[in-house]
Amino acid sequence: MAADPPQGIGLRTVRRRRPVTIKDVAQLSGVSAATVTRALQGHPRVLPETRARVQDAATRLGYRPDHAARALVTGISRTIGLLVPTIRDPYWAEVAAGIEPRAAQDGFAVLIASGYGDPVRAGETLEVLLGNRVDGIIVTASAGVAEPRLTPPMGLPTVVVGLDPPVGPLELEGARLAPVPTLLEAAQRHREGVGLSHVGFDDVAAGEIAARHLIELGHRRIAFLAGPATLATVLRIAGVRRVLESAGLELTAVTRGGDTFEEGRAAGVELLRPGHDFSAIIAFNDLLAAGVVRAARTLGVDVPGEVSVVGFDDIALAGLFQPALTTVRAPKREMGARAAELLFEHMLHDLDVQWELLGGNLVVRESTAPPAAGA
Amino acid sequence: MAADPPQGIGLRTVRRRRPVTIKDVAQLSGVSAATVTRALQGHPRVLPETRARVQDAATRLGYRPDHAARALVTGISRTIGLLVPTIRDPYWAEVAAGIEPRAAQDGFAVLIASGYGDPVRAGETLEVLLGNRVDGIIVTASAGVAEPRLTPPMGLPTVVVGLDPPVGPLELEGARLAPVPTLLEAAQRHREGVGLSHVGFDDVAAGEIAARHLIELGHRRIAFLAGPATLATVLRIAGVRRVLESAGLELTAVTRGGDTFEEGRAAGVELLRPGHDFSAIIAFNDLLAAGVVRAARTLGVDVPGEVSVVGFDDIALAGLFQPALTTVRAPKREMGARAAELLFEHMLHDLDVQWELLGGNLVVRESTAPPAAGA
DNA sequence: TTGTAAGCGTTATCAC
DNA sequence: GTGATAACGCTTACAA
Repeated sequence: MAADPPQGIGLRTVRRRRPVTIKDVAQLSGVSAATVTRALQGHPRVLPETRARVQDAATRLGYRPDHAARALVTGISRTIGLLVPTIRDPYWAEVAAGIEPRAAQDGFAVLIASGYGDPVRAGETLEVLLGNRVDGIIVTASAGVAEPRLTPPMGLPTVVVGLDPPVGPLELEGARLAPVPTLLEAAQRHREGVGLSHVGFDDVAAGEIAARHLIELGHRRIAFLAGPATLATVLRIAGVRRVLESAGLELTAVTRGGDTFEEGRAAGVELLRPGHDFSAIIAFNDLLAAGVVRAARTLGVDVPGEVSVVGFDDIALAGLFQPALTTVRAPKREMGARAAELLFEHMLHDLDVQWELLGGNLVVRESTAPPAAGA
Repeated sequence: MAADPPQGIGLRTVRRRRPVTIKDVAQLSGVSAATVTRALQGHPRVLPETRARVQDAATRLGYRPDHAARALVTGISRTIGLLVPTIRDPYWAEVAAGIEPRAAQDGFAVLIASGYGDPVRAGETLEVLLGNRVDGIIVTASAGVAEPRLTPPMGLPTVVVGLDPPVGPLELEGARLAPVPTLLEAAQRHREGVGLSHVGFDDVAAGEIAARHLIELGHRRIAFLAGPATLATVLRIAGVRRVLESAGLELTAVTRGGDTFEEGRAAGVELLRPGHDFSAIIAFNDLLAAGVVRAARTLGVDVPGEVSVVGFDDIALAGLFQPALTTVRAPKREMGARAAELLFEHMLHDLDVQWELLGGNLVVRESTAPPAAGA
């Protein structure tokens, strides 16, 4: 917490530097250091001629303002921290890809720290971010990994992207049967508990989109393959059920899945054994959906002929899989960009806590079709 | 180059901070600031009792050393910069995932900057890195994007990962026919031109591995689907040819591909039209290989029954594709970790420029098999 | 073993 | 419009 942890490389061992400073520029251009700053920063009250002379000198010397010195006096590091569970997950990589350009646009650098899927390590890397005096933090919270450690940065502008807190097994089991409004209330409670601004994917709307697509195709018996025991699963189920119920239908089944291809495949084998009574499956995400499709193929069940399958996210795989996956696309880049924007707003004005949910859009490919005649 | 570019958010608009400083800790523990530093840094000559008191005070106050201030006086930022073409590419994400933990291990943070696939933008983000006074830089150089801008950071320890400079069309065309030693010499020339330490994938060895696998299966007529016009393509071809030639064989064909699934598919359609005279294809990477397989399927050509296909890299898709792709895995994480290690060595001692090539390993899956009887 | 003081490179506050 | 000068928070000779 307080001191630096023991570290492999001692401070004094690293090579020092001796770069061009503002004084060198001042000397060469024959003005004071103060004037150099003003000239370079575009301060209004400098003679155009002086400014030109200073800029020229700066360029000639290859002067580059020292970030650390500036940060020290201004109290602003012009750096934002990004805490991700792991950058290897293409989903978060995509979100990060949305953040970085938006930050760069305002001259902010992005310091990335990885939580390694472990709350303790996440806490440590958060410390690194804070030690670097980042001006703000964006936390990507997959499966609630980083969430419990979110309290310390308080006081520092913080935005959460894709908050997805774990839910109890009861809530997950009950998701199929509990009244939809109850589910939504539970979600609201979860969000309020965090007390931080948040940019997320509108899971409820996404569930609705998936369900509506299937109903429009003529499906009436639909199963849901749940993801991990987190809020997102509950909400997508709620969205699906909302549409189903308004069509006088109900979810035929909800099965525990997971979030990997393998788990999807295993669940698919379970789900698709002879005698199942649905014509379509909505899977929590694309990887799971792909697993189900693979299981179907192995079992000789035709997709979409006998069973339609819908996923969520629209990962790169979705379009390359065979059959290509119909899915509800999550606006990952946009979520990242919006989070950065929101963070800047927080840094500038004392903005109230805000929740923004970005909608998904249906991408129809080959894994869905009208149900078979007799179904 | 010199001054800051005009930026969206003015410095003084951002909220200031007033965190706990070393003075607060000094006051609370009744010692001087100097002693606080020493106590917290593990300096040998502090009374254990004093140290304890200081540490206690620091913890109680939630003191966190200011990175900027420390960087200013020590000249060391304890931050390394990572320049990637784009973090969205799972390949580089994986490499980054290897760098970050290795850096964290020595208490270094990683500042990520994206080149956006554009040399100019890459140059700008490099400036950001340098302005942040990073202690070292790792440049991931895909298809030579960042390479031309590599000169400026000179003087700062720099390591390149996955350098892959463009080659002239002549070199690419000639790769099939030119003597292998000539190809290897050309590669050597390219590398020497850079003058920076480098961690890479051993393309030659990888090509050999792929070719050997096919030959062991009994294939004798093999085609190569080239990637972009870069050194990696030439070297993989060289590796393949080396093995082929020592078996008294030669490459049946080399076709221009690209590096996307779509390009692979298009090339596959070209390549696989009736009358082709090979029983196996080595594609420059997995995405290309997947495209070829898809083309084969569309054309009714059985993989691996009629044609075997090998890729490189072992991206996530490779295992999920159907048939699952046989490939030569690139040790992406390891490359990242090794690059970080090498960078630290450069930062500590005045290490000579070094090239390290990490070997790949064969991952046999379903896209390769012995050639059909009559082939 | 600890304290004092100087200084890292920059910006901000005054004067002029 | 420009120049001294004093911070910013920390480390480090040098003294004590």
